[in-house]
Amino acid sequence: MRVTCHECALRACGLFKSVTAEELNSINAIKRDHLSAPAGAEIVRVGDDSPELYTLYSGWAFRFKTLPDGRRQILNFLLPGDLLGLQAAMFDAALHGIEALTEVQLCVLPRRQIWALFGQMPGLAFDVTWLGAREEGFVDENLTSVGRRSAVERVAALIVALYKRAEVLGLVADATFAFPLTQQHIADALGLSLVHTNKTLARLRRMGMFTRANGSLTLTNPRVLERIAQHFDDELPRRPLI
Amino acid sequence: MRVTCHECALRACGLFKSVTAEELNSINAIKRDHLSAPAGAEIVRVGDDSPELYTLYSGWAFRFKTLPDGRRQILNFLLPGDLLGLQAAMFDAALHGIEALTEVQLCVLPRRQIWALFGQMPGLAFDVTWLGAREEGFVDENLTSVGRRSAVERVAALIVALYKRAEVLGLVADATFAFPLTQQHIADALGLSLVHTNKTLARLRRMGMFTRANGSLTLTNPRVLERIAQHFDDELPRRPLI
DNA sequence: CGAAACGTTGATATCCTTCAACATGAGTGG
DNA sequence: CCACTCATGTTGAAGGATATCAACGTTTCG
Repeated sequence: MRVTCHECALRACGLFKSVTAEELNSINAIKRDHLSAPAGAEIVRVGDDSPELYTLYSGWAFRFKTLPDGRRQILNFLLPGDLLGLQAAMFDAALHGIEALTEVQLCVLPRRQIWALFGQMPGLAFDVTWLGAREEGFVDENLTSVGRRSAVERVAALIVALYKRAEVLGLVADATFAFPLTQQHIADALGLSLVHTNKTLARLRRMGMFTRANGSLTLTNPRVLERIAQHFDDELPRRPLI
Repeated sequence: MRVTCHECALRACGLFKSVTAEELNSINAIKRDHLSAPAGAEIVRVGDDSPELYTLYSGWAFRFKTLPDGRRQILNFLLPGDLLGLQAAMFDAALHGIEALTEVQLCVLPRRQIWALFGQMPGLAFDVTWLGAREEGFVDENLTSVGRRSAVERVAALIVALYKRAEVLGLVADATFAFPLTQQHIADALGLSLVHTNKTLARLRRMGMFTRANGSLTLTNPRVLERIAQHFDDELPRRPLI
């Protein structure tokens, strides 16, 4: 039972720009496989030297780096519609790992053919570049959290950001969405220790910001949570003029 | 005195893939301007809604975000050959600022025409995507520093990284290169306070890792500095080295 | 010369880490 | 059904890395 690009659920969300039928056929022609991996699977291993390009069709994953002594930094989280392995495909070697958070389904796009398609389908080239820029934006956002926000602000910002991304994908109902991260994942994404992450989460929970039940998270006070997160989307930021 | 793309100093460094004469003409045709800005100039302002795409021809710059209360995070540093404003051009609005660190010279590429060129020159599309992925790699690296490395490790990692980038561009002579960052820039890039950044720099200087003189930085012990950058080894002196 | 930007240093405060212990739930085999 | 283990989550206490505060030094430049 092969899923073709024509019936791709992701297109239905309006994630991609509209494409012509011809373009869709081209993509579908090179799509090599539609495979799935269990939670915890290593999708891209650091140092991988013949990486393919993937589209995350369903499930969650994350990109990460590991220091020689084992300290791990999660760079960002990947949700349906995201491109996996763009850097790896560009550099012929992966500089970071990618691991599945949940069971995932992936579309495999042989990268050599992708570059070839750039010539025939400028729109595709644009989309790939766009997705890359968008991902960099997420990393920027997370770097700002880790570098300049307090622990509470970081946790709040992460939850709000993931909530918003899930919302766009139609994964939110009743302010509730599936939240597959363990506290260790949150700690590694935010540059915090596990213990402090736990205490910070407990604090926000006691403040009535959210609740968790069987793998789902519910925002019980989105407005305040967003304010705690210190989001800059609201107003144009300025430096103090002393 | 208009500099054309044919005589571009950057091409000489082998930064770009080789292009055909025809492709070069196309690029040169749309290159709109070659302008310069003084140190401290805001090249891209947050919220800018008609941003152009730039190539940094000479000088240094940096991308940054600012929180509502003025805390600033520097996302990465930009050296000659880097693309400026890719995110902004993609999203029709800048989510971060870009400021000149030194006097800079910029090539202005009207973004609408760039997308149009994607169709005629798939190689250009590839280069743009490649530069985007490379920049994301830098942000990844910095996020790992800020999230999981100690202050000494972070400073060492930053200096080593900038040194290596300068080296590729031929800006290093005798282990020395122009280093236009103030301690405030370093602090904002590494998520540290100004005071602690100062003390950490002093410590590395006392350890004989580098020296500074009139705007230049010299690595006096690259091997050890690099080892510190990866992971601050416990066998190395940790105590204050008065 | 004076002002402003940048750098330096010590003292004190605090946020976060580390250590340690225990709780809870899922899976597994006896 | 129980005992066991392993992953995950929770909580208190103590220590440390970094922040903040305050003062002064140094350079640059009009």
